[in-house]
Amino acid sequence: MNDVKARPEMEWVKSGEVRISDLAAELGLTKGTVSRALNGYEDISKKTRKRVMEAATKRGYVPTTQARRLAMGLTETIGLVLPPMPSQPVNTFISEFINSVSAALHLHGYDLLVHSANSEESEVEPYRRLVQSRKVDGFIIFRTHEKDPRVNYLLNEGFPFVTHGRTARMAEHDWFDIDGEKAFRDATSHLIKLGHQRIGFVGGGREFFSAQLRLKGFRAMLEESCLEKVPSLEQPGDLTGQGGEIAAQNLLKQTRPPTAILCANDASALGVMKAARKLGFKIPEELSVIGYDGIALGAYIDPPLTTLTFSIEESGKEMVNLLMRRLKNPDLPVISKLASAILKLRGSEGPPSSIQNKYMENCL
Amino acid sequence: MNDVKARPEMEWVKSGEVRISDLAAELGLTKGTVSRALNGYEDISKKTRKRVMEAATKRGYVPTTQARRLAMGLTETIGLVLPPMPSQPVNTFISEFINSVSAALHLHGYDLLVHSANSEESEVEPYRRLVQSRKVDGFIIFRTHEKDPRVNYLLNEGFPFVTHGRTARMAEHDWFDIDGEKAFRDATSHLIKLGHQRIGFVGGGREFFSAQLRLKGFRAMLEESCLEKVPSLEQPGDLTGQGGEIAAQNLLKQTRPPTAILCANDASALGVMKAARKLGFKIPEELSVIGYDGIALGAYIDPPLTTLTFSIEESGKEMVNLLMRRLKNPDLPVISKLASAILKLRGSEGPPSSIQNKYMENCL
DNA sequence: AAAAATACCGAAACCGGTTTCGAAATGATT
DNA sequence: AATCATTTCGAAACCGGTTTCGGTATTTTT
Repeated sequence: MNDVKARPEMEWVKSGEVRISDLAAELGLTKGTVSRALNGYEDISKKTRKRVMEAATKRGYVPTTQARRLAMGLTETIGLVLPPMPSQPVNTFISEFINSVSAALHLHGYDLLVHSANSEESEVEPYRRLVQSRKVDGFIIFRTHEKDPRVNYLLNEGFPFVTHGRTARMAEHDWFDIDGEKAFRDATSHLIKLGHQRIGFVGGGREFFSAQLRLKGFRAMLEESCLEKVPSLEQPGDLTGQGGEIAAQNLLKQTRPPTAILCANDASALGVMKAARKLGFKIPEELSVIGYDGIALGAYIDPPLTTLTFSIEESGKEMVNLLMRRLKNPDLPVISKLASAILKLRGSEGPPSSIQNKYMENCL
Repeated sequence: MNDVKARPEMEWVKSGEVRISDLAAELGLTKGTVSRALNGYEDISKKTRKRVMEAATKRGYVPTTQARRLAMGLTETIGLVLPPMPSQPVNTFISEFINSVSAALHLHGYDLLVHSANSEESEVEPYRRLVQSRKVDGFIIFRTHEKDPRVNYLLNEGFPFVTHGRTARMAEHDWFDIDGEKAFRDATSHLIKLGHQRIGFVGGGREFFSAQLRLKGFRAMLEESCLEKVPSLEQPGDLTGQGGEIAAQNLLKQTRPPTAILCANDASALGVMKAARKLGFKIPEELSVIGYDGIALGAYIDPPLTTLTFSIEESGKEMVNLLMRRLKNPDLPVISKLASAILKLRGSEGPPSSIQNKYMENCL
């Protein structure tokens, strides 16, 4: 932007040439003194500090990160291990998440080390390696399982981390999560108020804790509304488009198919819509569909996908905050933060074509 | 997997406790000797090497990365700076790309440092910081512009990097790219063979070199097929869904609207389809649409989006290979690699409803 | 058996910073 | 003016490795 004006004198200085010892020699000081002057120690006179600072900027001195980190015994780096990618990723969550985490870390002077998981080895192996080689000070973990080996390993090591999502041991570690239970209560409630009585549910893998909570919210709202729980209307899925297709077929080929389907994520919702089209169900007239994730593309399909959405940017920020707090003081009590998703109505849901029973405000 | 069997004796050793000096003391050697033994120097007897190796594995010694890197004067880290995210990201390219790059780097013992760009500062600022603080040994750059300030900066600094995409200075740096020109020649040819005579084009920003090449391929095939070049059928875009919508409106509201639209990426193709639906054009009967990127989501919409696709995994691998070669020997001549995209027919294109003129195999 | 070559390892410098400790110089106190 | 407290900086250890150099101990050569 106005970058050029901001640093007029800088010319094109080849960087990375001047060391702290060069500065020291040039100023007739020791490198210890220069270091303290630069780092704001109190035992440096104003005069010398000024001299040092000016020389540093003039010569374009920037401390070598590796050396500083070695001396200070920290890496100022946070690790993030990507889960094995599905062959057909439909979700932009990861890149947005990385972006926001990286930006938030940067504000604290931390770097983000992104590591990919080799699907042939154990899930914790990348974490083990990063811990042992001391490449990172902490981890950001997402897509947690209820019983998560990564969490077990890190808790055992006493190594700092924050999860996006809860686990069976959530009382022992910091976590951030979206209140998927409430989200699905809301979405279910919305469908019920529209008049739906038979609502299908396409879940995620049982291993993901979040998927279970979403199912829980769905069931809770059914019960609260005195709607019968029909086991055949709850279909497992794998959070992919294909999984959604299969689940939808199972739902829609039933004698009494549901008039609405709630999906554990947008990818499976797209699969559901595809299967519904094939089977001749008009959306939303004959079938309402609601997803979860708020992917941007959902707005461009026909009809636009109604979905539960949340701020990925906020997620990243909050998780970094939790982790920084933990790094500063490892002995602080465990804390957590629960954010909420909001139902973004876009058009893939509506009242059922024939309202079988009238909506009951209060159970009886 | 069979992880447990693979390391039976390891128990739960707290890692990160034993240093090279501990090992040395335990063995009655100096740390220099231990270091050389571990690193395969020839001047260590077989006997002591064995002793050292065994003690190292038994005690679970893993060298501290920071120290090793400082001593060896390298970071073994590659930087990747994320471009400022559009508010509505539709593409999973980035996460897949990060994943493949990270995996490929890992094979070479390198780490991936992911940095986010602050949109308020100059585009090169993150690069400058990473270079000056010596946090990385090289960069992977993607979404190149024709005149790319990042490329200019790094070339000036003599700092190693590889780009995904060509630039005006491509003769001076290693690059990997998809042959977008050929891809769009192919796609255009496909449409022409289907009988289309009026083909619209929705481009990307002029700043992206790749978008220009795609346009070039489109034009070349029109000319080759003796089809008139109609300026009003070439609409600029910004590679977003919204940009696609606007461009499509401009195209379809014309007196003689095109019977097919070629889009510089899938996101704008989705925007085009949305606009087309609004204006009452049936796809593919009244309007063919083809995108570029091969996003998985395209398979789930109605009709499924025909698109040009390529292997992101291959891209990542190839780029890492180029970069590793460069790091090993900075003075090698510049090389590049061009991969091709393939047209994945999914159903959003077909013959025009009324064939205005018969298809001419050879001009005139 | 003496000399030369080789194998093997210790000592120490080095990478580029940070931080502790103590001493000299300065200023304040009585 | 002598004493004590402060300010300010130098010296040196340290972080945890790598690598060069030189010196024994051992082997090979003559």
